[in-house]
Amino acid sequence: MESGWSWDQKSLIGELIQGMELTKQLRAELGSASGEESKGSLVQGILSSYEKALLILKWNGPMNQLQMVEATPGLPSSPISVNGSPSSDDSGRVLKDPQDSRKESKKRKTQPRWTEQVKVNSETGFEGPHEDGYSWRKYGQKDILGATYPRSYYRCTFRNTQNCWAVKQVQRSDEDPSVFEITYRGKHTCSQGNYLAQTCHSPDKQEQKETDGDHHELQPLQENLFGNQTIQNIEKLENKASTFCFGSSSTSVGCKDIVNAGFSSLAIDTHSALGTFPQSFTSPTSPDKNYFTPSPCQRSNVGGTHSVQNLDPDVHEIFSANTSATNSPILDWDFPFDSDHINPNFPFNSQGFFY
DNA sequence: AACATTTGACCCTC
DNA sequence: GAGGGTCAAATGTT
Repeated sequence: MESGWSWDQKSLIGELIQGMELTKQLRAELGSASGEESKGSLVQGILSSYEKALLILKWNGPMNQLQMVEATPGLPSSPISVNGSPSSDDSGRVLKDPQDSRKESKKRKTQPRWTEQVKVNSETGFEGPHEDGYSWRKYGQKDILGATYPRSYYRCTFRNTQNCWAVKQVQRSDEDPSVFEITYRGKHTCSQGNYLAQTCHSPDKQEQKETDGDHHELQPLQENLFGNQTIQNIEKLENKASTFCFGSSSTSVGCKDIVNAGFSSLAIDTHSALGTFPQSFTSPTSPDKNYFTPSPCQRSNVGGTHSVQNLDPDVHEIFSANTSATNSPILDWDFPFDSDHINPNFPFNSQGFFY
């Protein structure tokens, strides 16, 4: 691997490779089906685009700054606004409100923002992460002009206790109701954020923890990921989906039975797919608590097909984290990650990346 | 009692 | 004034 690649560039490459691999899998599946030639050509086009992107990256070599990564909807990619650079639409605001809370509110708006798109796959169940490992508390909901579904507002549960000002917005996509757009704003400064960063940012560490059967260190996180309400939600769903948790992580009590059953067993039954869920499951009023997503740590193994997409056109510095290993973009924010920390198994030089 | 959600009202920006 | 974001009282849940 060439030296001088920043870790975010490598992550970008990793995401591209991952996307390419997934596309290849799709092509293989399509190839086995009859009458899928046109789709196959589309997939080939996608693959070609991936290859070109990788070639361009390779050709340009290490860059000081990634200027732009335009995520293709539906394709695995993870461009995220980063470096703590605030979105221009939020920058330059003047704090003139006398009330502290309002000040904080505006201060928060100056923080970076990025959007994660989470897809609920009607065919195979849920895809991609939604649960990001943090505890959120809903503080508002608004009907958005031109949007079919309301937007929900969440803040970190530890805002008051730990002065953590991370917030997120969850809105169901009009175009594709199976997609939820989650806009994060602000960085977690709570202990939970620190904990997650420590436990999850190293794929090696994480893998070890998950494979050696010692869940003691992960337990608090897991308990956070699958809250009390989670279990009860499941019960309310009348056994519609008995193998997974819904989680807004709004509580901190575990869902140990399910967790201990192993992440790999958390597959979502097709029964649970959108459209067959009870109303409460697909309710737009609180979409993010009503479907399962793997935890940040899980994602490294699950390899969910989520995309993290910065939709703010004003943010030019975009980085792509290896979300399959690191999960929440929040964690990636000040990810203490350098070349020494890169998983040697990370396939930068595999799958024909460097031809 | 403690915590979460709901929802109308308020504030800010455009 | 419209729309988006947040607050906080009321209400629900555990």
